Amino acid sequence: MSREVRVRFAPSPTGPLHMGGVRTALYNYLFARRHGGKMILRIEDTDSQRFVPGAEEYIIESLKWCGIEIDEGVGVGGPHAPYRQSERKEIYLKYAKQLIDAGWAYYAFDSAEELDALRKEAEAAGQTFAYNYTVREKLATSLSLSKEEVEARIARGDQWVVRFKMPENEVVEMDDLIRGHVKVNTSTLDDKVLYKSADALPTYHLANIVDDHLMEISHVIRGEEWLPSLPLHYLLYRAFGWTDTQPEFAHLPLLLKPTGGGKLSKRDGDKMGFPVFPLFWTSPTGETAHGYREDGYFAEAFVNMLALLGWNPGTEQELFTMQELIDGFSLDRVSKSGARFQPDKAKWFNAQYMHRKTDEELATLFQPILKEHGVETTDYLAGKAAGIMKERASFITDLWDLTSYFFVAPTSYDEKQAKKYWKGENPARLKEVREVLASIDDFSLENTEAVVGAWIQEKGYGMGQIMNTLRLALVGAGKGPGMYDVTAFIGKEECLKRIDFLLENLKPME
RNA sequence: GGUCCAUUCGUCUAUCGGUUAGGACGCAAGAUUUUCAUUCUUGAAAGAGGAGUUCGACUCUCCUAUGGACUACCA
Repeated sequence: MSREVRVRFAPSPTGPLHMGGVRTALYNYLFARRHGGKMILRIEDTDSQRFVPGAEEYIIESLKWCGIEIDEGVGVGGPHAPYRQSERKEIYLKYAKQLIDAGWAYYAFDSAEELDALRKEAEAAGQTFAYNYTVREKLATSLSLSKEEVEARIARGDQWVVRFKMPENEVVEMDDLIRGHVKVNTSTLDDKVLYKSADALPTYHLANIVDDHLMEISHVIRGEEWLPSLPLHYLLYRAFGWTDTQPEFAHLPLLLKPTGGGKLSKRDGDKMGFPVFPLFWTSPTGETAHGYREDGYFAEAFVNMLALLGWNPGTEQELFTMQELIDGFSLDRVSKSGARFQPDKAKWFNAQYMHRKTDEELATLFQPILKEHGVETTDYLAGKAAGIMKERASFITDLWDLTSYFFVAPTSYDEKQAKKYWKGENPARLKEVREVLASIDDFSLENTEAVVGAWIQEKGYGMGQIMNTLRLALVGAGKGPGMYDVTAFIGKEECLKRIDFLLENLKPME
């Protein structure tokens, strides 16, 4: 029998959630939903120094925007509450002591300065200082000091930490759902700090294992940066006697800079003009960072793009709804190597979603932008204009430049277009076109096109010359949709007005 | 430096011993077009290198190279 799938996303509230973090959350979510399990959000705020106000709220809002639903955890509660580690601080000391009693850990009284000096000393000698079996009995630890001395130091309030007693020369054999079998010799590892008396808080390693156990986590899906600490985590489960319920592990490949060479960072985004965060962020010190949401990305496109960065279904499908991602997701189709993030591809995904939006959806998204430009119009017209031009847009924010002439008459004219068409016979022809348009009662796209088309043919005029001159009058530039889309949209009266305005205000070229 | 992980077109990737190594982004050319786009068609573009194993390796093993992560009383 396989146990209930329970996965957790456990970010640290030290700043805005990075898109790599969003992907980790997404894969956890997809895995949970795929297997009918639970998705848990745990906040790992055991570093009191690096806590950033607002980060937790940011994380929750980001997940919500992406459509990643939390079944249990911070913000929603659940049977294992609280889910914020700072609110669970009483429980960890007990487990640290349990490890000491079982001989798996010990007290260490070194000060930060002493350790620093030790590291510098080793460095000067061309070596690397490691806190492990070679030194733990020579330093001020409960392994070298007498029981009385240890108790006395603790009683008098000396600062101490609990360190894991990493075995010497033992091979730890581990299994990773993505990477397969991994072996590490414990002699290359060091005695990690598990608990610190200074703030009465555990470090990541202890808190993580204890909470995963208590919360009955079945699968730990996290970033590759955690792979080096997997041996410690295996040993911790063994030390606690929890190996029978130990979760399975899957370490995800990293998200790399577009240029290669390292993890994606905020700096890359600033430099190359793309966001690395899901939402706009303002730090307590006033620093800001771009977000996909505010930069005009659709959450579905963002999620779709992220899902495919490191996972693929083995088919040629590129566009997925969340449900399709859930149905197709599996950890053994996650790739092993890091994936470079490509801003162009993100843009392409967004364009695909843009093209699939209905006029109604576009209207609600476009209206705020229209208002910003002082345009008051109906949802119907906003949606219609956006619908006509959506194929050429990648972002909602592209729409204004693409559709402004539907709402506002041109008052200046594109130089290139004017030079090319506002000369020769064209101004005179435009007057003729004006009369033809003035004579049309049914100004629908189809009728106008039929009447004007027939007239051009009858006169034997050049289609390009006529249409582009008309385009100059109505649009003001050499761009836009089919001419009759514009005439039908703005209507007869406005058409004539714009033609007259051009006739009166722009001297023919030459 | 040490430990671990990785390595198919520029990028994301398919291939789970036998393929003309497929798709997508981007790029180029062409077609369509009243403009700008869209769209469509086509094209260029890849198994890091070296040893093995095998009738046969992109696929398995080893070595080398390269890239990355980790190496805190941070997560």
